[in-house]
Amino acid sequence: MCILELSTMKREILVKFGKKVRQERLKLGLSQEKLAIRAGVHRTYVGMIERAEKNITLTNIEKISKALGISSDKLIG
Amino acid sequence: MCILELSTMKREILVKFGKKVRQERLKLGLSQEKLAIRAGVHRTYVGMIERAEKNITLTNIEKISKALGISSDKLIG
DNA sequence: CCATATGCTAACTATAGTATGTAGAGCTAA
DNA sequence: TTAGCTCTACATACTATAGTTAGCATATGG
Repeated sequence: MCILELSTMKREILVKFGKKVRQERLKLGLSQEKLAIRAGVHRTYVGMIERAEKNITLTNIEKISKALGISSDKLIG
Repeated sequence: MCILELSTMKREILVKFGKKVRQERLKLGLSQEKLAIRAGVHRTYVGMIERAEKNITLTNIEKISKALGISSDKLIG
């Protein structure tokens, strides 16, 4: 409707990605912070990704997937 | 060595991604511009991605993969 | 010559990524 | 109850860079 809505709109692929990350993180029994440290990113950033608030880049997709011990394409496909 | 080198360093995953995009684009006999129009991005941007000069985001990975008629995870894995 | 395709540079705008702090939920124990 | 701890959501704000665009160069093929 407006600019605000557009900027906060959660695109489907980001939501899907975020859910996968959370799912795999919990499967490993990791907190957001523990995962963040493993991946070399900030604590709050993992939360943002899981909530689909950020449009993650390819290099960070790789960081997160490696920290989760799965291949990048499994977090997407 | 220096800042310049660091900023222009082509990270492996981006190189891999770029090669895949070019490979699939040529397979379809598309120019960079034709692919760009299909994907809804700019002509030069496709070139930058293929040359691994930009760290593409997830939503654009989706745009490109859809324009190439393949699933996003196939461009990564 | 002309047209098409790509590489590359240099700007610019939008936003990804980093970081701090606050708040609240849930838990455990004194 | 109260205190302390862990985890997460969320609000900013800032810095780095992704994404957009125009222009010019070169190469190739008609």
